[in-house]
Amino acid sequence: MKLGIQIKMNESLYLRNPETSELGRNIIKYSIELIHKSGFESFTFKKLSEAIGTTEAGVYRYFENKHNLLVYIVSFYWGWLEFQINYQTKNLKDPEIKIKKIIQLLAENVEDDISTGHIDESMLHQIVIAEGSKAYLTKNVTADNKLQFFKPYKDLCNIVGEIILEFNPKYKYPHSLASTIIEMAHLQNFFMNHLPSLTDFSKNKSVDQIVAFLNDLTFSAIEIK
Amino acid sequence: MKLGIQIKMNESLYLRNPETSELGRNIIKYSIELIHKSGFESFTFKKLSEAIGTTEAGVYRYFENKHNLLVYIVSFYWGWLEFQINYQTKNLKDPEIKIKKIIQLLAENVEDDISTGHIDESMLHQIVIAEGSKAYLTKNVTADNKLQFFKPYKDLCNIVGEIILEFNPKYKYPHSLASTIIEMAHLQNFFMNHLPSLTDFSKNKSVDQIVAFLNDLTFSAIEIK
DNA sequence: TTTAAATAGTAGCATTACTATCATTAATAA
DNA sequence: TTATTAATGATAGTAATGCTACTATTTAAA
Repeated sequence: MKLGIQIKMNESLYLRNPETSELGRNIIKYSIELIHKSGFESFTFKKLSEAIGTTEAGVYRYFENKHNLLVYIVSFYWGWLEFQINYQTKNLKDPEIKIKKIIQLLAENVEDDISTGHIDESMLHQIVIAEGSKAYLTKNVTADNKLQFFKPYKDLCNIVGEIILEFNPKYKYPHSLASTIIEMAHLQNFFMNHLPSLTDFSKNKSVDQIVAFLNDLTFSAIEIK
Repeated sequence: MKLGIQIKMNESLYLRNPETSELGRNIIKYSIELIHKSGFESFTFKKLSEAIGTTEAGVYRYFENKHNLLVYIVSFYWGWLEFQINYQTKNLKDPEIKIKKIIQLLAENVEDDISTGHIDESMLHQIVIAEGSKAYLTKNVTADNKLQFFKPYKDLCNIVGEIILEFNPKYKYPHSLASTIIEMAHLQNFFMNHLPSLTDFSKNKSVDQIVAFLNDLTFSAIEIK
């Protein structure tokens, strides 16, 4: 029997659960491919339906619009990452080691996780780096937030914040530092690859440098003086 | 004689310099109003031309597309902010005080600067918080970068990076820290107002808390141990 | 005063972002 | 088995968007 990770998605994100049919799974799979290849702005349900071999109306039966589909795949990523973090820090006691592990998981290039079948996590990671913030940087953020669209992201931020407090219970900004680490793990990666002068990683483009920067930043901030 | 700040804009950003005509200045003025009110996604040249009282074609004579117009106004903001920073840190010797001043200028709510006439810097600041990253988070980032679209942003990042090195010449990540401070000054503001659980500022929504967080983060990282 | 350059306005087209309708197939229950 | 319903497919249509080309008008130089 093949073991698969099951990530429970927010039902308000879709009209019909894409996990329950071949067409639905193809919508997710090809969305990831198309957004990865050409970016979210040029992504349309027309192009998606042509790639799948269905019609535009077919896609609209699953997702109300492309924004909700983006939130879906980004949420999937955060849910998957939380699973990875829980799994990989389960037996760790030392909060320092846990934080280092989390930073590594956040910044590291993801390899495709076969346990999720049709979803290529490596592409998904690239999408979240380049398009992830577009999920919340909209005029609908408050309405979307009420529908719990950002719960997986906030959950992750809370988990990281709590481990920060484990390390230093007096630290005053656990959530802000957590969101800073999470955002910067991705943004410094984007800058390194596209606007390298905004970073200090120009020479060899390795995520290890991002990890080193974030470790330095984090532990300087939270160390007990 | 009225003193006006003159910010030299990259000529590749426009087809016709919007500063040289009434229509051009209105394009900038009403773009800022419309994007501020309804967000960049719902902003169109049609709506803009109607607000101004001209035609769509009239706007297209100044800007190739709405993305370039966004880059224009965001660039203007970074140019204006660099001017403010230079002006307000001119006579300061101590790099610690300079960095604190910069963080304050980055995070602080901007009041409209009458010296730039038709441009409302306060609205502009709000736009850069919510839409600024969309200027570079596109598949065209490399091409746009070749055309120097992000020069004002990179210049600012370099200035901050250099002051960081003044404070601690041994610090290894001056540019990454600078881009982190700049991005987070805005993103923590966005989170504070729209997704407060990602921050520790939920109670009274004051930018002073963001300033305190960023000061703590920055000086922990760069202090000489 | 004519003539050309700059600017404004009109019209149109292809694509996008949807919505609606109806036929067909697959799955399931009576 | 047949009746029922759910999912998909095919087709069409609408309003808005993003843009281009052409025509008319104003302005300024020769």
